[in-house]
Amino acid sequence: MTPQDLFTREARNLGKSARTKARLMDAAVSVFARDGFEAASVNEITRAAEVANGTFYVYFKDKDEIATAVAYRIAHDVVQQLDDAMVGVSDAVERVSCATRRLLDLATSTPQWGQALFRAVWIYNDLRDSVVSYLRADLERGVAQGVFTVEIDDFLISTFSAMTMSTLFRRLNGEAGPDAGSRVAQLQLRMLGVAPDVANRVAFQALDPITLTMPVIPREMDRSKKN
Amino acid sequence: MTPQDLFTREARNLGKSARTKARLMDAAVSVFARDGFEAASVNEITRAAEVANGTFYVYFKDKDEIATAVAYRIAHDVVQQLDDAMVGVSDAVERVSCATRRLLDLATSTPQWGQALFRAVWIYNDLRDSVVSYLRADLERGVAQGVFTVEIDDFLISTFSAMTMSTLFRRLNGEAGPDAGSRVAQLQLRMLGVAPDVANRVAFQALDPITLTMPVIPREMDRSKKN
DNA sequence: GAATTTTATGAGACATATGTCAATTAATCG
DNA sequence: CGATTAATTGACATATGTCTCATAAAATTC
Repeated sequence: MTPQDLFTREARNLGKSARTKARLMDAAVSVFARDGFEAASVNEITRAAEVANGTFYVYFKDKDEIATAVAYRIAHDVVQQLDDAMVGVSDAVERVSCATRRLLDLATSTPQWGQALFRAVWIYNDLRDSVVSYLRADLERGVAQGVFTVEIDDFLISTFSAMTMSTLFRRLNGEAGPDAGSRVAQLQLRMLGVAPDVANRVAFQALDPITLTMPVIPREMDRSKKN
Repeated sequence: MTPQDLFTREARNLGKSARTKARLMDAAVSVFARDGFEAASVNEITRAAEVANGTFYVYFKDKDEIATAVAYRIAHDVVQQLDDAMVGVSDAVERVSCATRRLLDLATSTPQWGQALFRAVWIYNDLRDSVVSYLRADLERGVAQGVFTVEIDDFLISTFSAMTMSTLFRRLNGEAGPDAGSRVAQLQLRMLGVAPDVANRVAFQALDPITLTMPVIPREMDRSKKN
């Protein structure tokens, strides 16, 4: 079990059934990250989980079902983390910049999950909406504070998150360095109407070194007794 | 033969071999557009081309080879078109805005090819470089003219083109309307440091209604005689 | 129009994937 | 322990796909 096997860790004290399911989900994360959703096969997942092919179908109807389960879970955890990391920040410019930078840090610190997150967001539209759910509020706050001079609508939000996501992608591929988060945040702020010098200062200011990890909150994923 | 079957049209007067190859390439374009590179199968392509399965392997080693052939060709044509549509525009702000808007118009006007372009650029990195090759020059021109106030490097260019590409994607999926080109151009110009009112004016100003199409320039794709 | 070369065909060997199920093994409990 | 339930297994039927090759059809040449 590698350090990334977070579902498994979480299920350590649960029933056997829950542990097997967790193994499958961890395996799915790494296979999806490696091969992508499309190319991944159930066989690969069971092989990675060191489980027989048939076992998979005890827990999931098909590839899509496990993909959804994993994807939503990751999204949930990420949103949770970002939210937590941002309590007390009230300035909209800071919040927006912070969110982008933290997301990139988080996804980069556990690349396996970062990859999975990226692919998941790419495939499931509503999942993307959930990951950027906090964004609209912060953007509107900025408009209210008079620091953003754009109209906040779906188009803007999509474009904004595309910038973040493409940076995430390049970061995970080694095409962008550690300052990628600050750089894209800077460009985003400029786009929103923040004065260049302010954008520069805020995007590159040091962040509290909060440790973000994939938290893995135990939830109703057991079926250990009954069912 | 649908109006999109441009390879076939181009090969109309060439040898049988060239025509068959062209049929396969047109079929590949539409299958890739429909199913994506991954999900597409050689069988689907030969079916769409109304050709026996074995015929495929006379012309291409495998799926990847035809994908590459098609992708590079599309990119070449697109770059060509954009270049042509931009002679005489010397203002960097206009050039940058224009290029984005024209690219989106072009890709949207022949969605089949637009889809293929998008997927191709997504898969083949160097192809993306070729599509945005003109971009760096225009951006640097803008810096020289004093209208752009960002550092032009790979990161900026990648982010910039990610904005365009994500818009293209949403446009093809009906998530963005006809003004998407202008809107993203506006955001890009703001990001680059153009004053909001100027960005707004240039991005939304009427474009010469040049008709852009996939031109299909005959090239060394025959093997009709010898070889 | 017969001979020769080029092009196209589709059956089939092989590979890999999915999803089911009867049989086996492991865990639990009185 | 022995019985009962839970969990796992892997062979199997089915499907889809890749690529080869012997042969047929079409085009070209003389």
